[in-house]
Amino acid sequence: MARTQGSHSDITGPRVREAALSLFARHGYAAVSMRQIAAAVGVQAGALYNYTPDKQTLLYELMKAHMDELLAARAAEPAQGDPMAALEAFTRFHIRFHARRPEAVFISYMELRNLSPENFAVIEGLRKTYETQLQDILQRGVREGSFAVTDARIISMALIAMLTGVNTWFREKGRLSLPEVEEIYCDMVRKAVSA
Amino acid sequence: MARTQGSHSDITGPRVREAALSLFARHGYAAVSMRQIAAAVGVQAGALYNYTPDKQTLLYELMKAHMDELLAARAAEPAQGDPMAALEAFTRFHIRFHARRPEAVFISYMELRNLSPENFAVIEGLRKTYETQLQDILQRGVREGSFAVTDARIISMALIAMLTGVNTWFREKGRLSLPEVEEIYCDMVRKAVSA
DNA sequence: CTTTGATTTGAACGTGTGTTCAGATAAATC
DNA sequence: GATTTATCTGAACACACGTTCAAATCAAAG
Repeated sequence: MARTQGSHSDITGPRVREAALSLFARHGYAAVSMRQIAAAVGVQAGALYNYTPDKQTLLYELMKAHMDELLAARAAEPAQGDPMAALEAFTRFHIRFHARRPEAVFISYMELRNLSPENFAVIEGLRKTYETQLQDILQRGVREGSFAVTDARIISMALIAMLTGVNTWFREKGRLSLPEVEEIYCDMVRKAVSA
Repeated sequence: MARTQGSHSDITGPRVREAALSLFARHGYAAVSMRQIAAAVGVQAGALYNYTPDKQTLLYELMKAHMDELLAARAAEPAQGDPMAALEAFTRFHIRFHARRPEAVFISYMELRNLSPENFAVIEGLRKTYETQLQDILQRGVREGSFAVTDARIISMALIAMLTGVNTWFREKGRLSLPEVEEIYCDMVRKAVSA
């Protein structure tokens, strides 16, 4: 039994996923071939099949890992009593988490249509779980009288679209730092839900 | 000189564009073959080349037509003196225009990366032209003291992301009518730029 | 140093790709 | 009804696709 620890697999496996993530993000799932991914890793196309049963599963597992990370990171955040504090915490968390992994974020909502129906259902379920958390904050704020929100479901979709939109223009070494961006968006979110 | 008017071309041409629009929107540019488009039109693949020099140009012209329509429709809207009235008019226009052509909207920002560099530059320029109109409204509002906006550029991106996000969930025969949706978003936009 | 088995190669499989083009088809003009 | 010509077919081109697999490679275990 040779090579049970520190084998090439421990190196190549992650590199395959990194290459796929980067190439899928840049050119799109359908436009990237297994041979291109293999070339980026420095390996022949056949070798990829030691790390994924097929191209579809490779895409799915990238998206699944991203959503799991998102939900785990969110669950690790300290809970806030005050709805407004919770809303601000959600806003900052969302911007920060998404700004740090633009490729995974991009893939996770651009490539939804390239998932098989079963895989799509799983990812969509995780996405819904996340979005519901914002919706719950809004509903609690309405119940407690601190938010003036007519339709929590719509407003939560609007806010998430606005927040995720940061990724279309934010660059690590751009004019604004991440904390500055968070501040601007927190202001807007707070005003949008206030009376 | 036969068939100069009312020829098959007048029928087939639009049908090719419609089929391409629909298929690109549903499956993505890279995942749709010329043979699939031809089949949707009820024609052989070779016949498509009477209507487009190649697949890339077909995509480009769909996006170009959409952006031209957008700018023309926007230009046809009555100008508003008051910045807040202008902002509300922009909001309603954006939601209404985009909700009516979900496929073209979807393509026009999902398939940007599949444009050749030259074609991309053109579409990106048109997009910028449109976005600048919102930015100008915000800046005017700041100058005149009616908006409390620290960074008009960022806020305009945030608002456009929020408004375009309507297309991810809005359905013609859903719970909310378009005017109701406009109202909800107008409220939020107004509050977001107010002190 | 030999054995062992995980890892990779390189070629092959069948299928599909965008595009071209000679020839068939058919509708409007004369 | 003959002519003209825009339109379409159907086959072909060269190439790329995802995937498979026997054979080669190579690092660790004995």
